[in-house]
Amino acid sequence: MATRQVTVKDIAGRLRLHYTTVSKALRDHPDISPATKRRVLALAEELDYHPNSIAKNLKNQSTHTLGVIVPSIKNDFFSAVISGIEEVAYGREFNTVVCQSNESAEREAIHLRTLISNRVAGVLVSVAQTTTSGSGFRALQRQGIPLVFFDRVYDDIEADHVVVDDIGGARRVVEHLIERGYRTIAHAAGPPNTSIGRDRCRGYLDALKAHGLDGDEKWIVHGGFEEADGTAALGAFRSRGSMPDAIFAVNDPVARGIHAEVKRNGLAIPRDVAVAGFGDNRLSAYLDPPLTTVSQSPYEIGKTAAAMLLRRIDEPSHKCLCETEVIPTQLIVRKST
Amino acid sequence: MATRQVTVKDIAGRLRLHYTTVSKALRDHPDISPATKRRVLALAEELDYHPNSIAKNLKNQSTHTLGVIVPSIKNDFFSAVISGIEEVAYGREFNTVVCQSNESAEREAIHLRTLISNRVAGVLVSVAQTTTSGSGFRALQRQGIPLVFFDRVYDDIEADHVVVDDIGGARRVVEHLIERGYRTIAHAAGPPNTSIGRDRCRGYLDALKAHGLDGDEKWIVHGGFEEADGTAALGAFRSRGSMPDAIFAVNDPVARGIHAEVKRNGLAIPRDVAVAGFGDNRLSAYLDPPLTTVSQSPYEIGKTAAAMLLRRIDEPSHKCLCETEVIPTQLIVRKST
DNA sequence: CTGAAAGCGCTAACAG
DNA sequence: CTGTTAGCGCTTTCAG
Repeated sequence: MATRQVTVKDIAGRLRLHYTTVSKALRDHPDISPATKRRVLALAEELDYHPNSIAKNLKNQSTHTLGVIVPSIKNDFFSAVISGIEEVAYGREFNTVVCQSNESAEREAIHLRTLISNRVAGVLVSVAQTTTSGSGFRALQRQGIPLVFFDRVYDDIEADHVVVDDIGGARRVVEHLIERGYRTIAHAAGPPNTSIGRDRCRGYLDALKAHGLDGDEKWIVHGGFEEADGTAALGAFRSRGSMPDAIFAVNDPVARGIHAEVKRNGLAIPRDVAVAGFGDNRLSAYLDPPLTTVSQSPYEIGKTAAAMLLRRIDEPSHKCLCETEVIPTQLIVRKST
Repeated sequence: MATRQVTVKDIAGRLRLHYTTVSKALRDHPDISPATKRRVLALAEELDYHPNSIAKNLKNQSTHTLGVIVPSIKNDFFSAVISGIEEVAYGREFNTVVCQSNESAEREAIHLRTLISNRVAGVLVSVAQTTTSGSGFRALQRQGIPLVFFDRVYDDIEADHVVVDDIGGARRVVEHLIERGYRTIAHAAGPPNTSIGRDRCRGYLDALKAHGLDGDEKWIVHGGFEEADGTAALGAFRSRGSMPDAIFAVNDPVARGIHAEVKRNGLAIPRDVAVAGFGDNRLSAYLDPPLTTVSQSPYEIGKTAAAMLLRRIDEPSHKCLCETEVIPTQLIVRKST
């Protein structure tokens, strides 16, 4: 079993060649005669040779690996983004290592450190909810490792971004609520330290303002990104006295929490309260009534982000003329509004 | 930016120490005096030193990395398994690299190769649907890299397994159908070259037999694991003349395809046809009517599989006294039956 | 076309 | 306690 793994030297020895010759032959270097190449290749196959990329990477001072950090892969959105990233990476013969932060800033930092230690060629991050310091990202950049943020951005860092049009998407869905005739529109907002939390709230306020409805602070509740936060948000609205006509939630899970809690309170959707989300999770189409939401093409986001990162890797020259790609969103109207 | 990364030598130079001394200091080796350690640590911090794990791995001839290959991470089941794996790996300071085969045997083989080349410490695989050769797995084992299969097993390979009790779970759900009074029970089966396809079919047949119902070949249709396969299966049953009372699908997506198609045909669930699945996907609870299914604790599977693998890594001695862990399943009765 | 020598960054064994 | 030497497997440069 643990028979030492085959190296270029082993195959060189058998062939009475120098091991550098073998190394060149394996990489199809023009120096080497076709005949030798054939012999080398044949023996490599026979001996079950597998090149050691660790040694190769050490020598070359580079890896063909991209690091990806997401809050959680069990989340339609992120897993679709990852697929997009992998698709692009795969086409360029890059590997991908996926890490989950579980929304913990600490784990995120640890992952960042091991990615640095493993000298990945570049990193894609969607920031954890609890991250309040950019030092891990800065460390990455000090090592000259390109960084691209997607979806959840850390603002104080100069880096490329790929985001969805959160403001526009939020504005659009709130306008839709207004058009439908709802007037008291509440917002179950995300954590204010996240870009998407802030931007979606901004879009909400913009829409109200544009239509002459004033955004009353009382109709905004800040929470996290989970179903439980939706449940809590509804409780908060109820405790503030009267219920709103409609609630726009920062994302689909929160909307789902509200959706369930509204029904649990014996109210009808959308008759008593309309509910809208953001993100178009798979599940949302299956709720009863199905959820009105905003679709953000996650697969596109992943492909775009990976492409940006690879561009940086290819041309490390460009100083930070950071770019931001905004992926458009699409309103998906269903029965909940 | 691309200022060469800091190495032990750099910090040794500044401190007028030998670089091996620094290396030891950094790893808190007992040889080194506390005073020196402090100086080294302080300067390492100041210079923003990050150990190069590539070099370390090359030297040590080992990595702290586990490879995981799954068909697709955008699948509740697999993403939960991965979380379980990561949890255990993380606790032992192992990294995890996740690869998706997209059900393609070819991609699976490529991933296997790069995992070998990267000298991962061990590999966890859930086999792609189209895999018909075990040569990639055998190559892995020839390199002395421990392998654990979970959920979808490749039979011809001697390796540890973690599977759910597919036969028992299938038998249980079919018995439930029988108890409910259904008599003509069809099975939308999986590909016969997959272990879960075969085992769930076996459980189905066992249950029928135990209750004196004969398994008529006509009520079994083989297909894949996707929603579309469910749609197709229903078409097949209809074309065979009369409809069954109840259909047990190899997994939840297939059940969902059937569920939707039944409703599209204007039939009522469960009045006209009962539908049951396997896997307890998140979505299944949200269908109308919600789907009766079998829960297989994916998080447990992941933890168990990772623990088995780590045990192999710790003690490479054990020749292949391969073990199989069977994780119990649980019947989840909902309104669709 | 093939061979020799050097070195990537780190660790382990041994000497001082 | 600190330094020396050697080497992990590979690639690169320069000679033959």
